[in-house]
Amino acid sequence: MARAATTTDAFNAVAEPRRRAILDVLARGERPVNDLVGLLGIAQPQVSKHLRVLREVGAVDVREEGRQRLYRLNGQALKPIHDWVKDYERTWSDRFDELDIVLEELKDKEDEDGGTDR
Amino acid sequence: MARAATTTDAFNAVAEPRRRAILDVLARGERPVNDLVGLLGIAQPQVSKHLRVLREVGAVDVREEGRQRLYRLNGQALKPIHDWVKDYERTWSDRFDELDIVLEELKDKEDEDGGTDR
DNA sequence: TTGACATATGTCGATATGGGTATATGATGC
DNA sequence: GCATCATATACCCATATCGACATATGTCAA
Repeated sequence: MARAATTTDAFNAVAEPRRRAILDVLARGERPVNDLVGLLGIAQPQVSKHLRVLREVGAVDVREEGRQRLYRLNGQALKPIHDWVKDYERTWSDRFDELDIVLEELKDKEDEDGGTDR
Repeated sequence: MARAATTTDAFNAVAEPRRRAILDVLARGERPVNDLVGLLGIAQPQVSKHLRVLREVGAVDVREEGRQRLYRLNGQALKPIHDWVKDYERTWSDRFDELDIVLEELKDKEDEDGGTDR
């Protein structure tokens, strides 16, 4: 098996920095493809392809208007990423230091009397 | 050019679900490789490879102890992901609905009088 | 209808991936 | 030294990627 398709996940889709850049632009409002080409300095075909990936994972929606296609952010699709990563915030935030100590102690106690595995 | 290496980024490293699973286990404490093999049901060589990727992006640290290598989470490395994605929280959180409306109105106003592009 | 514009799709090439399996390295205990 | 345990690395394969470029589709205007 090879690496998972970029369209598998929001995680995979967003691993590409240019796709994050596209989302960052769209976060400030709906845009036609050509705006993204100009703003980001990426060739039009690649922008279209990146948008396709983002569409497939649900991170953007399209709306047709004349010959343009207006892309709009759908942040919902990024929620799984936020949900996953937010639990790690404690590891770099001082605010959680004391809580960490308490939890460490609890864990050690569990390991002592409960420990079936390991 | 091909897809960016998994070791380029925390974003790329974490796109692989098994690597997230490994981090989730390590989040609860230091573990030797074999624990991960048992807990996650992944073959030992793949676990070692995933750990290598996580090491290269700084998401885990190793400590040698006898014939074991104890891996420990370094959540710091995930901060860029959190920093990026947290700005999108507003798009799905009700708490920001009112703020969104205000900002939308502000943006519309800007577009009306400022609009140089488009 | 023709031509210009906006966007999407196809093809090619180089590359890194992840799983599987085999094997190397390295520490421990006898 | 030798067998064993713990981990890392090497190799093979099938596959999807991204960039570049060419081209198809579709809309508007004259």
